[in-house]
Amino acid sequence: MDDAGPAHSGRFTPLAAPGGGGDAPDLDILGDTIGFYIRVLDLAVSRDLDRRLDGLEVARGKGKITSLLLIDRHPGIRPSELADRTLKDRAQIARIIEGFIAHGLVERRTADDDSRAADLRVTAKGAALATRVRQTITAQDRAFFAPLIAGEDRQRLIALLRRAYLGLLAREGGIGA
Amino acid sequence: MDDAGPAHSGRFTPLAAPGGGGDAPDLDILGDTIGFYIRVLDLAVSRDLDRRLDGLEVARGKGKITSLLLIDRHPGIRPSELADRTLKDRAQIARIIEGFIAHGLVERRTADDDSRAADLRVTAKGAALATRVRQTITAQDRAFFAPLIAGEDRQRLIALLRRAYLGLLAREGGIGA
DNA sequence: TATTGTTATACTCTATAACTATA
DNA sequence: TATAGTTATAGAGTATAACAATA
Repeated sequence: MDDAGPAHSGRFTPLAAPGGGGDAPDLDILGDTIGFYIRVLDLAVSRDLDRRLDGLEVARGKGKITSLLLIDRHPGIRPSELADRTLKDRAQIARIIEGFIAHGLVERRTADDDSRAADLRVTAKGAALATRVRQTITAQDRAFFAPLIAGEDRQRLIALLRRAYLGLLAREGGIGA
Repeated sequence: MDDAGPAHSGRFTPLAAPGGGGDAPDLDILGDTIGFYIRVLDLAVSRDLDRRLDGLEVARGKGKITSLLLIDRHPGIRPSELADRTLKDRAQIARIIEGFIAHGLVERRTADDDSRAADLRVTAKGAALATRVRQTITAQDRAFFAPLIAGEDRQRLIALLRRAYLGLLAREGGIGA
């Protein structure tokens, strides 16, 4: 409160250096919650991903990507299963699939064992796109987070996030048990 | 592949128990990326938060919450500074502020030292709401994540996320450093 | 000429309800 | 009656461009 000249506007106490001693002053607002960081990081990483996927036919919006990759990885997957995995509702999934089909990325048939259910699989075009998307995302994720967290810490972060995600699926989707 | 009867649809390999040995089979899709978990967790935690904030005047959508809390915590903050902190653009911030003012939560004056700039502060009503929102969010975050990650692991996760967030602010906003 | 803030537009995501067809 | 999928609507977030006022 006495030195450390203002770096940006002079109105905020400057943030402490990440490696430094004290906490960042502004984080007392919601800094003891996981959700706060999740929300801000999601905004930043998804925005950056949108840019790097630009022109790839599933570009705008992060919502469709996981669905395409899941269909690619699990031929015959059903819409309701997609909804479970992605934590979206069936209505959303239906429109996403409609978009995939309109772009010639996915095919839909009636399931053999249940006339109500649909059977989804990627086309050759969809498979090619899925491969490119997967490569792009993997590269983007590394490039985006590398300057922020690296080495062992990166692995620890992934492990912790994965545990939370798995707990979430078990709780919300009833998958796996 | 031989036992572990299908719990949901029978089409997926069941997920491994979070504490168990192997990785969850489906996570090889994007499981080595931080962004994948961030995106899914954000969807789930924000959806849950929306429900718990229902009726609180900033209910729908997570976008306004941090802005209100920042104005509450930093009287006199300017829109451009809000944009930096929340990683949103100025146009968005302008509409959010407009909404706050329309609801009598925030007041806006012209800044003393710069006629272009605005000077934001919460009203008594806005301050009261900010307090309630902060309490609600803190409680929600604990309730939501407690079953998923607890104790030391929770603290480690927060520390890692915070480090990434601070790095992000330094990189994108030009704040601090 | 650059910056602060605003307005306007278009697209995407999300929630919700209602509907069909099958089981 | 319950489930799988679809359709439709409304509200909210985001990106982008264009603009006025001031520095």
